[in-house]
Amino acid sequence: MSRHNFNEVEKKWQSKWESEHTFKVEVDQAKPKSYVLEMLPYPSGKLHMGHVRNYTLGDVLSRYKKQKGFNVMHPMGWDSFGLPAENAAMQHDTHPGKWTYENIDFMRQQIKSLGMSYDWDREIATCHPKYFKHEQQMFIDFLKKGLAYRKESLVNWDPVENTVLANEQVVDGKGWRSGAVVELKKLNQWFLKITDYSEELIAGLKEITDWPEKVRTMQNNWIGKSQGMTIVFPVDNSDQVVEIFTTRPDTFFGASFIGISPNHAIALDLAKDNKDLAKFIEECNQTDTSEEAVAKAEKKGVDTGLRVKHHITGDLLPIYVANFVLMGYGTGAVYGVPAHDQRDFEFATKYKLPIIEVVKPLDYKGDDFKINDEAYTTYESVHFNSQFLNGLTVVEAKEKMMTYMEEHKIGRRETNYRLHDWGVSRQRYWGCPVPIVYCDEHGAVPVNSSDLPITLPDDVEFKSAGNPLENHPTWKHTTCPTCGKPAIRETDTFDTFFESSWYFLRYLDPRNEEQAFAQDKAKYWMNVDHYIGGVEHAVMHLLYARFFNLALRDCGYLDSSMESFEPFKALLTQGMICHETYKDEDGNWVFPDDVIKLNDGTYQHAKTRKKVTIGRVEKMSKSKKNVVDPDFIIRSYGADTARMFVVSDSPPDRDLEWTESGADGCWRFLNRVWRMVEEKSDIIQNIADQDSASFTGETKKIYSLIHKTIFAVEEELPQFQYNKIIARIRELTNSLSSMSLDDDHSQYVYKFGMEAVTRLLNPITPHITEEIWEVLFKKKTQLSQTPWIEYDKNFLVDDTVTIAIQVNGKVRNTLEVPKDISKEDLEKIALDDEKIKNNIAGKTIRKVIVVPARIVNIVAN
RNA sequence: GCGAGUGUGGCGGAAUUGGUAGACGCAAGGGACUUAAAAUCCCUCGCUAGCAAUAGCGUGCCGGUUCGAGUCCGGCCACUCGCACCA
Repeated sequence: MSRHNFNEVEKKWQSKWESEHTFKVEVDQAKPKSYVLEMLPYPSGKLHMGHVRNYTLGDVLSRYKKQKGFNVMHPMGWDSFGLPAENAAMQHDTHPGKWTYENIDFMRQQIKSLGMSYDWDREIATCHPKYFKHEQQMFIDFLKKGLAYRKESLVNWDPVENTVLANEQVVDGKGWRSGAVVELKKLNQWFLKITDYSEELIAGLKEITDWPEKVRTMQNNWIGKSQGMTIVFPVDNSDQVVEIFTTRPDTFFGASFIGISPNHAIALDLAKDNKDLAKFIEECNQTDTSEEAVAKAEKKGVDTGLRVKHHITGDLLPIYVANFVLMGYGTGAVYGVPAHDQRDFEFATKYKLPIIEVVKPLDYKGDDFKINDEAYTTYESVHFNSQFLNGLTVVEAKEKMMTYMEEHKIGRRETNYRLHDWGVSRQRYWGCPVPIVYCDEHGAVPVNSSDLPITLPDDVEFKSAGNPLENHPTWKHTTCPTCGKPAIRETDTFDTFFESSWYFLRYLDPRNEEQAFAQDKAKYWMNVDHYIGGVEHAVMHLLYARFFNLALRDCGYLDSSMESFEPFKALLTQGMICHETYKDEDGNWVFPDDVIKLNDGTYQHAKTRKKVTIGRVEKMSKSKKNVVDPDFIIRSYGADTARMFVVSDSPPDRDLEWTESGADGCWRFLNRVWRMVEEKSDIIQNIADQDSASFTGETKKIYSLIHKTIFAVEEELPQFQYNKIIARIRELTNSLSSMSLDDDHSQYVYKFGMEAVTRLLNPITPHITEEIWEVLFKKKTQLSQTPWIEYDKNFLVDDTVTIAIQVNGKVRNTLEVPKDISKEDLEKIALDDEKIKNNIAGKTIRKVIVVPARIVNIVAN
C-alpha cells in the first residue's frame, strides 16, 4: 500500500493550477462576484505562522465560493514601504529596495508552496513606482479638493542622531539606539482631513453589520464624538481669555481650577519670562508623543499666577499648566472638577486645590456628600450644592446649564471629536515621496501630473545622521512647476498607512498605467465581501481605509452611484498564533526545535545539553524564540497538514496554540482519508448507484449523516467556523470507517460518503483531495473547477429525537421519542419511566415543564 | 492611565443562542497485530466516593434572576489587544 506522497503531489497540483490558470479572474457580468481579501503582508523576510493562518482562512472561503459559482477575486500583494527596510539597510549595509524585493521573491515562493488560490497576475508591490505614481496623484487631488493641508506639529526628535523617531523607537523616553533623551520638536507636516468625514465614518459603522461589534465600538470610541460646551473665561486683570471645552457643563459649580496644555499659546507666551514654567514645559516635552505616555505620567503642573473669575459664583480659579491636558483635543484647556474626575482629583490633591462635591448618588439623602480617596464619577447621579441645578439628574442638569450658559453668553454648545486629522509626513527615505515642490515665490506647489511618479534616488547614504533624502546632494533640487525657477522638493515621504488605504482598489485593475483603477471595474468588484486580518488593525488601518474610500468618491475616483462606500462589507479579525516558551538553566530563551524530551519526562537543549524548563504559552515572537518556521512545517508535513492545523483547533478570532502533536494529528487524519479510499478502490470503482429511498437501518443512518454533514459545512463554512467543519467531517469519517460494507447499499453509501469527505475537505486541503479525485475516483475535471456538492434535504431530519428528562433541573434519564410527539404524551412517557419513578418516589410533583423536542423538567419535593 | 476583548477537563475547543456541559482533536493509560519497532486498529479517560448501579461536585471568583444559567443581570480577579511615526 502506498502512502500519500505530499511533496510530489503538492508540487504537481500547484503547477497544474498555475499552468491551467485555474484561479485567474476577470470581470464577468453574468456571474455573481465575491471579493475575498486578506491583509497584505509587510515583506519582512520570511513568512510566519500568522500569515499561514490569515491566508488559509481566506483561501478556504475563496475556494468554496468559486465552487459555489461565484466569480471570485482573491489577490495578494506586498505592503513594501516602511521602517524595517531602512533598519536592515543600516545593519546589513544593503539597499532598502534590494532588501525588500529579495524578501518579496522569497516570501512569494513560500506562499505559493502553501497552494493558495491567488490570481498572481494581480500581484502588486506598494513600493513600485507604478503603484505609488497613482498615490501621488491622489494626494494632489486631495490637495485640490481641500482634503490635504500643511500645519505645524510635534515629532519625537533624537538630538544625537538628528532624526525623527517613531514611537516604537522611543524606549522610556530615550532614543532606542542613541539613548539620548527624546525632545519634542515642531515640524511643518502634511495632514489629511479625515475629520471632515467624522460624521460619515460614524454613520457608516451602522451599515457594516458583518463587522465584529468590538471593532465597531473601538472605532466609534476612537472618533469619540462628544457634545459639550466651550466656555470662555476672561483672565482676571487682563484682556486675554481662556477657552475651555467640557462635556460636563453640569459640574460647573464644582470647578476649582483651569488646566491648560504645556503647548497652549498662553503657556508658551508666559514661559518667555518665567524660567520655572519654561523648565516645566521642557520637562513635559521629554515624553514621547504617545497618548499613553501622557496618560501614565504622574500628574504635574505649574501655577501660572493667572486667575479667571467663575461666571456664576464669582470665585477666582487659578490657571495651571498641567501635563495631562492634551493640546490636540478640544481647546487644549479644561476646567478641573476634582470631586468628580479622577485625574483632576489627583492633581487637586497634589496642589491642595479645593474639592467641591456637586453630584451625589441617587439614593443619598443629605446635602453633606463627601468623597474620600477617589473621585465620584457615577453618571447616574443627582446634583446638589449647585444652585439652580439642585435635585436634577446629570442629564437634566447638563441641558439646563447649557441653555443657561448660552443665554448668559458664558459659552457656546459645541460638538467635539477625539479624532484628529491624519498626519502623513514622515522624515524617512523608504516611502512614497510627497509630490510637492517649494518655491520662494509660489510656496508649496504640487508637481505636474505629467511628471509623476516622483521616484526615490538609488544612491543614498544611511550611515550618516538625518533623512537620506534631505542629505542627497542633488535629488531635492528642481524647478518650480509654476514659474520654472529653481525650487526644492519636499523631502518627506508618506506614512505607509497611505499605501494600505487603497491597495484593495488597485488589485482590481493592477496594470492600469493611466489611472489608479478603472471606475467600472471598481463598480463591479467593490466592495470587499470578506476582509481578514489581525485585530491590531481594528482602529487605524481600517479607519484610514474607510476614510480613503469616501475621499476617493469625492475626488471622482469611485462612481458616486455605487450602493455603499464602506470598503469592507464583512470583517474577520483573527487571533494570534501562540506557542509554549522554553528557557534553559541560564535563563536564555530556547527555540522549540532545540528542545528534546528525555525519557524521565524532563527536557533538554539538543545542542548544549542544558536543562530546559517549559514556560507559558505566549504569542509567537522572535524575541522569545517560541516560533516555528512555516517552511519547516511544509517540508516535514506538507502544505495540506499545515493548512488544516491552522484552521482546525481554534475558532478563527481566538488565539491558536501551535503544537507539534496537533499537526501530527492532522497529518494522520489526511493519511487515513487517503487509505480509506485506496483500500476500498475496487468497491469505489465498481459499485453502481443505488436508490436512496430503499436504504434502511445503519445504512440509512449514515447516508443521512452524509447529507447532514454537507448541510452543516454549508452553514458553517461561510462563517469561518472551520474548526467545527473539521470536527463534522471527522465524525463522518469515523462513521464511514465503522461500516461493514456487506451489501450493495452500504458499499454505495461508503463510496458516496468518501466522495463527500473528499469534496468537503477540498477547500481546506486542496492538494490531497485533488489527487484522490483524479487518481482514486478517476475524475477528469479538477476538483477546484467542480461545482460544490449538494445535500438532499429529505435526509436532514430524523424521525425520532432524544430528550432529556430532568428532576428538579438535574438530568435523570434520556428517552428516544418520535419527533412530533404531543406534549401530553411526552409528559406521560416521562412520568412512566422507571428511573424517573425511582427518583421522584416519596416526593410530590409540583410542576411539570414540557418543551417539545427539547426537555422535560419535573419539579418535585 | 483611557478604550476594547477573552476566561469551559491534563490541553485546544463543542454546546441547536436559556434546555442532556465536555462533540471533534491532542495528551495519557490499557489491549490487539509484529521477532521487534514504526504505522494501524480497539477500549478507558471532568473531579470525588463506589466493584458497579449510582450519588455529590463542576464552565475564572462572589452574588442574583429562572422550573432550568457556560449562556441573562450586578460586583470582582487574571490575561490579551489598541492608544494616532511598528506594520
